[in-house]
Amino acid sequence: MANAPDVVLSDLQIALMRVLWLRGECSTAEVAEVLAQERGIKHTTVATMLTRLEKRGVVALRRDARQVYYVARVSESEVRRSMVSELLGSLFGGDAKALVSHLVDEAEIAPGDLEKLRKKLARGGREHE
Amino acid sequence: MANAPDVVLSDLQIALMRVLWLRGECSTAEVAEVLAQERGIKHTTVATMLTRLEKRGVVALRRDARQVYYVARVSESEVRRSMVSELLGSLFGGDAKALVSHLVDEAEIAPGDLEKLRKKLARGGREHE
DNA sequence: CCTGTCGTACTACAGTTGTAGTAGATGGGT
DNA sequence: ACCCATCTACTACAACTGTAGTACGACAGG
Repeated sequence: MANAPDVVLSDLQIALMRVLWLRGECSTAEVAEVLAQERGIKHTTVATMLTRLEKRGVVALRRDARQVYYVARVSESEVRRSMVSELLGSLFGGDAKALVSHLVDEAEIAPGDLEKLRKKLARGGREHE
Repeated sequence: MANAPDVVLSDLQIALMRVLWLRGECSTAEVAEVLAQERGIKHTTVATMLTRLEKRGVVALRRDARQVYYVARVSESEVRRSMVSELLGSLFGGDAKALVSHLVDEAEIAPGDLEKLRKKLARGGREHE
């Protein structure tokens, strides 16, 4: 499936997508309302962005009556995958360990979280061995 | 120090910076040569990019004789910090654990690397407790 | 039936990025 | 003293992003 090779989105675009990811199909108005709340963005701006995302194939639209409804065509996971691997490639030489080290060093990971993390890692490790 | 609040760079920009990070001060020609090799980019393009980065304050220039030499003004760590935290904020709800989980799930972290990672985590954990 | 409201579509515009050509300055070799 | 090789600076341009106004079509209420 070569359908989502490079789904790299801007911050704002991700914010739009998150509405669709959380709520599923939404009217423009619905997305616009959230974004207006969150960032004070005008609904015409949101409409424009959604149109462009549709053109890019990132979302799909459905027309019903007068309104347009949008659904995500790429999942959050897919976006995470491409964006993380992009970051990994450009800034960490593709070395995921380096990224985790960074997180630890920068205290992005709180001490209390280390436990859960270890469990998660242990699970992953077991699955692989 | 509010000098590097948002050092978010594109892939190409990072590639340029990496030359400066690795080699220290470089002439345009030196950077251009690397980029030409790596990506077949013309040296005028590199010159343009460097000029813009200088305008943004990301690199500093020094003129000597006819040539311009550039030095990074932001470290790789700083860029990593802002870009990781940007990604974390927009795609992982600021939850670094989620990012690490993602890495494990996507097998970005090879089984063999888990050991080193655990050690690193253990060290981080001890420092905090 | 007429009009206002609602929502979409189209247009606009500045800023950034990637890409590169061209021109102008300068120093080195003959 | 001159010309060529360099190297920089300026200009260009298309695509994408963020931002939003305006115009247009249609439905609902009177």
